[in-house]
Amino acid sequence: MFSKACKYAIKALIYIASRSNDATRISLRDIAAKIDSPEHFTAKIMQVLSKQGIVSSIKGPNGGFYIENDAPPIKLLDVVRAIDGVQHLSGCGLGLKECSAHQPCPIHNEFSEIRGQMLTMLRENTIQQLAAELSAGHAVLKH
Amino acid sequence: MFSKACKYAIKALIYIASRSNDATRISLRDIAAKIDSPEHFTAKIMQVLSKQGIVSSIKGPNGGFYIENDAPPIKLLDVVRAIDGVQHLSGCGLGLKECSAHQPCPIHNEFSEIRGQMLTMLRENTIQQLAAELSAGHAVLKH
DNA sequence: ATAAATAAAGACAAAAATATCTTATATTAT
DNA sequence: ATAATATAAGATATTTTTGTCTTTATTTAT
Repeated sequence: MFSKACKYAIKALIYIASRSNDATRISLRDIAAKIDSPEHFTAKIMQVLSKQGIVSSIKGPNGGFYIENDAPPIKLLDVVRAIDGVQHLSGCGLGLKECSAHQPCPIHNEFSEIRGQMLTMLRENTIQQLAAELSAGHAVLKH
Repeated sequence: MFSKACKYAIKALIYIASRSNDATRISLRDIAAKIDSPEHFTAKIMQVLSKQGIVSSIKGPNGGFYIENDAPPIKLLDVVRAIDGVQHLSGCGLGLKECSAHQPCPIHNEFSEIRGQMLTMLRENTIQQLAAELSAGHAVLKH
């Protein structure tokens, strides 16, 4: 469904959000350990998220990543778009360059419906909400 | 969503089914041209489908691929499973090895719902039905 | 029988995704 | 100031996916 990079991104953000209530900074090492991801690969992903303004970071001792308490809700859609790109969520299910209601691929309608539901889900769920689930012990990020 | 290989597989099968009413054999060259795919890569995919008994083939002059008229309906799910594998449709949305209602990832429920809908769609739609859509001019396989 | 046509199979190449390692830069603490 | 710590950035390696090319095996038509 999503690339590994995107899965790491979502998990990293949920973990950061679950820990940055008091503006603590979360180190890469900690993130990678908690979400069970390759540290340097995760670093690359965090850089993208940081450049896009989805997460904040500070270098140096006691540095790390964090999400402001008053930051606007981060939709899963924002993350997927930042890492996997828009075409991942808009392209034709069978890979046609021009697939539309007017000139549809054979599964156009069926696929559009499911994708619509996926988009709705990605819009309705935010990193902060999911982080709360994690904090409440209702979910886990590894194993 | 699906790999390119899987998209090629679905398109190839739909095209074959749309043409093999009178047990004509469809050549690889023809398939690749009609679905706009790399011929030899498509060949590899067809070999998998052939070994799995999803499509039939004959070598030699006038040889090619075909689907028996009395063949059972081929569900899209059969094709996706054959090419992308089951884990593509059963794995955790965030990549956890063990993700269940008991120990769920943060998007377990939301993701399960959408995947369920996807599975239903893949079970309800068959290559033969989609081929009929193609034959009726209600759908296209390229551009 | 022979040649031609076609899928099957295998070897290889290119591209993309994932992963690792090293160096640079910024920040903090001493 | 200096050393330590952390992200940023860049280079490289590995793996997976996709794509190409060549050879083999099978079937048909002549």
